[in-house]
Amino acid sequence: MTIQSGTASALLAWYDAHARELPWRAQPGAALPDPYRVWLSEVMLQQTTVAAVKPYFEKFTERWPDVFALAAAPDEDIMAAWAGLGYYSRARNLVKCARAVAELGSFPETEAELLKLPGLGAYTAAAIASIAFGQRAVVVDANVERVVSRLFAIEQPLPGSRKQIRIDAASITPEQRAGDFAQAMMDLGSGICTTRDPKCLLCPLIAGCKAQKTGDPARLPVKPVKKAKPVRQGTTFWIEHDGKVWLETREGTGMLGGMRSLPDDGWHSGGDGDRKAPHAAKWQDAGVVRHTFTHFSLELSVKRGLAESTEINRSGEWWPIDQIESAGLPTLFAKAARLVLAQD
DNA sequence: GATGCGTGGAA
DNA sequence: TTTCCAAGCAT
Repeated sequence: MTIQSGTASALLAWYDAHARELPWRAQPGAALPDPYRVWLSEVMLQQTTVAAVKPYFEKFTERWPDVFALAAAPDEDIMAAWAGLGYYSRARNLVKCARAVAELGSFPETEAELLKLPGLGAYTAAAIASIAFGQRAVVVDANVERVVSRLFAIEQPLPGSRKQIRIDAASITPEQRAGDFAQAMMDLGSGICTTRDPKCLLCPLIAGCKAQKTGDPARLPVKPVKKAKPVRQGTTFWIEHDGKVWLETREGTGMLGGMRSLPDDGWHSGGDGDRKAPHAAKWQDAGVVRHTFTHFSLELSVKRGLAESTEINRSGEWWPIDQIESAGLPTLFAKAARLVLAQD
């Protein structure tokens, strides 16, 4: 037995005994899982923890049991259901992808065809091809990068080491059970070969791990230093009339694009807002929301005011305040709404 | 290849 | 409290 096939068989044996039970996985020994559920879970799991995904996955699959149901749903319903999960381009692409697949009639089964779908990159295409369709594909996510960096003691920092990581990951990926192998690598990275304080004594791959032999596997992979996040100032406006609040839908594909929100003063990642209200009213301070995004922090002043009529000279809709939870506000604006409503 | 893009939990 | 980050993708 070669070292490479020994790695895969040791990992698969460990997986057979210790695999996490997750809602999108087939039962052990069962047929391959539903591609729709695999796709949906993989998109939700992009840069997102299992714990955060679980309730969203349950909600989506209950409401939209297959790709045709999802493809037929209005954009706004899907965007609202995604609210709070973050990285909203995923939801925008989810809609496009569902409709493309519905048009095709089913999910394509090869990595190359999957890669053409909106929102599917190298990782997700390989994951679906292997997990849902049983094809051999080299699945490389952050867990695999960490495990492989340690197994092979790759000293070059990310992201420059990605080419070598892929070569080494390919060298241990088996022809059979590639999907289980991928999920095993991710379970291993999640529970054993963790970023901090790896549990090497529980690791099924300890015998072949070069970094473990050096005594400090947690040092790998070497990552670049992160930039400091600027702090931006912004203002948002709670405009109330007859038990309803004025909501808008954000344009474009940028920050929070496609999501409902309170009107604001144009703050963005590169600069502060202009503090100008979208509508004439007597404004009252409701407080400040602090929220940290991927690349900047925001101090959002919340102003509240009453509209004298339902006429607002811009695009939007009046939303019943007692149903604000169903509006699908991203967390930033949900925080602002909570701030206002806590005062009543 | 670098940058923009959310969120909530862990340490 | 602050930092770091978790199953990436699009441009």
